[in-house]
Amino acid sequence: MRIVFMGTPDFAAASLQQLIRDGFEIAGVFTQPDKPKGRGMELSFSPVKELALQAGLPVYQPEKMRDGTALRQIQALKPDILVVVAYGRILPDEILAVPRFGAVNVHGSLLPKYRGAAPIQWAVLNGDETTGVTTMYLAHDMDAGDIIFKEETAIGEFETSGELFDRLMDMGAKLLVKTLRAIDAGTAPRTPQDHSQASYVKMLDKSICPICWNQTPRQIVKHIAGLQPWPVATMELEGKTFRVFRAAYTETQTEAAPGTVVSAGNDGLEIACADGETLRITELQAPGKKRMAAGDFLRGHAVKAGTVCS
RNA sequence: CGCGGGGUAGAGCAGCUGGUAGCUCGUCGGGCUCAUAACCCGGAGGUCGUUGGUUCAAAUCCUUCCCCCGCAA
Repeated sequence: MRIVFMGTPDFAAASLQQLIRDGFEIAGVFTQPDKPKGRGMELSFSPVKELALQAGLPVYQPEKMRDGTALRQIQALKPDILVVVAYGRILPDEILAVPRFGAVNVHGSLLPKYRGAAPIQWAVLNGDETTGVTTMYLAHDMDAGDIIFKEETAIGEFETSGELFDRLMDMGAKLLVKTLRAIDAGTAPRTPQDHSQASYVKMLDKSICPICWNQTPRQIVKHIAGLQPWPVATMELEGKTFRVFRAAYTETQTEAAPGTVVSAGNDGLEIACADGETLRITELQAPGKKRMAAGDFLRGHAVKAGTVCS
């Protein structure tokens, strides 16, 4: 089975890595064009490109999907199937129609829930107990194709999006292999999604970073975990914006209004939340500094109890 | 050359209109206490990221390089 792989970030690279390791025949790899990144704006390759080059696979980086170039490149590779994982481009129907088995995709949620750009992060942000990965056939509408396999997993109480991302990335890669083998063997199931149950999630941006102290400790913990490693939860304290990385539950009750600093010491910054409960911030980052334990920060910057943050 | 912040005792910071370094925590020793993450006394611990320069004298001014961080992508 000749495969053409299309993907860009780490999540996709994990699947490609698995396919290479398991000896699948990969005719070509498509990934997003190189872009300047990071400090200094140096040109960098996508994780998928790095891996493909290392494995000696031909790499294609068409700028546009709809000018015919990509279509011709794919036709020339004569694939039996297209494997698309977080490629970052919407593929025209003509391209999906090229391989005899069509195109399959790995998605980081239990579809039809969380179609769209940031399913893993939203599962954490919403405080879901479980999530998972789904493999499906690519259809015209985004993430709406027929489902092949799903695999579920529990989300840890303090698990960050980044940590969950890593786990789902591996689960997805293994599920992809299972999916391709089943398709090859003609035994792959094909279950249409229940579109009435579909939900969509938008990409994260910095506007949702600020912590709302008028929430329960658990909601805030999930907010902090869900926004890691990017874009990271924030809080305003004494006019400065701090990034918040970790928090712990307390058993304290307080009369103080939400957002009030109840105590500040070596084990962190305890702040009032909704319903008289409190949350202890244990790891943060001040502007211009690197992330550190809240207790470490407080050694150099005294914060008085009663200070109110927003 | 995309913009900006920073590298000072184990940790976090102050000092930076030049005169060989200070604070909080930790650590070690002693004291107090029924007791303590408390309190008191005392000690150890720093080539002030690196290179060169200016100066009688630099952590403090200028310069080289390295590393870290935020924005932007």
